[in-house]
Amino acid sequence: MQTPTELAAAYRSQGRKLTPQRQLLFQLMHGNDKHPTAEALFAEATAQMPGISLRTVYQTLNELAEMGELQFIDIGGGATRFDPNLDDHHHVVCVDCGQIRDVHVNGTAALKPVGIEDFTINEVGVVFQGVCSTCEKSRAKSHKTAHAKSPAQQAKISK
Amino acid sequence: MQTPTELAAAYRSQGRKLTPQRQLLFQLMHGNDKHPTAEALFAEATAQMPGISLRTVYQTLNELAEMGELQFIDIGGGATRFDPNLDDHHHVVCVDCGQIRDVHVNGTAALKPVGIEDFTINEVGVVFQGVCSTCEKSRAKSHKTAHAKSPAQQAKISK
DNA sequence: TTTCTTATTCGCACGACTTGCAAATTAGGT
DNA sequence: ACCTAATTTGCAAGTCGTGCGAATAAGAAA
Repeated sequence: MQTPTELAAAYRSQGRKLTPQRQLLFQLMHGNDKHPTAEALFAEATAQMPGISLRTVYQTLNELAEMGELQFIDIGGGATRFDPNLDDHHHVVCVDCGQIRDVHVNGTAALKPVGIEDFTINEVGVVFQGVCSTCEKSRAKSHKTAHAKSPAQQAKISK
Repeated sequence: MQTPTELAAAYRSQGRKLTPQRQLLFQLMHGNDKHPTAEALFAEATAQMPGISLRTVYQTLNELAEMGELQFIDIGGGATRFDPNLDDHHHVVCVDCGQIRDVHVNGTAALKPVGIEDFTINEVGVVFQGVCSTCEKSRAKSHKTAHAKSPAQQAKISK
C-alpha cells in the first residue's frame, strides 16, 4: 500500500474525496503488518476518532482493495483480514493463537501443478501452518490449561 | 475419506451410531471431488432423503473433520468447502466461476520460508488462482456480457 | 422382542461478519 | 458563499454456522 500522502493524491486523481476518516485509515493501515480484521481496525480508528463508523471502515477497505492497494486474506475462521503488503510474499499462521506473519518464500517459481493444462494460472499463494514459539512454550508449561487468547486473535482453523 | 463401509465400522468402534442420515452423507462425500459447501451437500442429500436437516449435515461434516476424514477449505468467499481427498494435494481456483480443482504439486518440499525460525511448521498449503478454459472462452466471446454462474459456484474472491 | 440408555436429529433462535439502503453531511470545485 | 456529487452513518437485512432443548431412534441388554 502506498503512503497516506501518495494515496491522497491517488484518491483525488480518481475523483474520490479525501475525508478525515479515510486519511486516518490510510495511516492505520500503512505499513501495518498485523493483518487486522475490519473490527480490529475499527477499534483502533475509534480510539483516535470517536464516532467513526464500522461501515466506513469496511467501505474504505473495499475501496483500497479495488484500487489494488491491499489484499484480503481468508484463512478460514471468521473475519477477513487485510494485508497492505504488496511485495511478493506469503503467510505463516500459528494454529494456536491465530497470528499471521508475512514471510518471503524461496522456491515458489519451481512449483509445478500437474494436470491443469486447461487453467491459466495468474497467482500462487502459499500458507504455512504451525505453532509460534510463544504458543510452543505455553504448551510445554501446561497441556491442559488453556492459555489466554484474545477473541480477535483466537485461532479458528479447522474448527 | 474412507469408504462408507469403512466409516460405518469406524463409527461403531467409536461408540457413534450409524444413522441413515450419516450413511447417506458418507455416500455423497466419498470420492466427491467437487469441494461442496454444506448447503450444496444438503441439497443433494435432500433429493434422496427429504426432510434431512441442514443442521445434521453441518454436524456430520464436523464429525468427519474431527476424525480426520476430510478437510475444510476456506479460500475466502462465503461458505466453507469440504474436501474428502486425503492425499497430499493442493488446489486450483477459477476466479471466474469459482470452481476448485484438486491438483498434485511438485516442488513443495523445496519451498523455503525465510525468517520464521520461531515457528514450527506442520503443514503447507498451496493455492493457484487462474481462469479455467471454459471461462476463458466465455471471456473471449463477450467481455461485457456476464456469463451464467450458479450462485453456489459464484466466485467471491477479492470482492 | 421388549426395554432402556444415550446418541442423534431437527428446527429455531442467536451470534459473527458483511453489505444494502436512505437520509444527513461534507469535500472540493465554481 | 454556493452547489452538487461523493461520503458517512446507523440500521435493517443477508449469509454462514452454531447452541440448545425436545423429540426420536440406534444399539446394547434382558
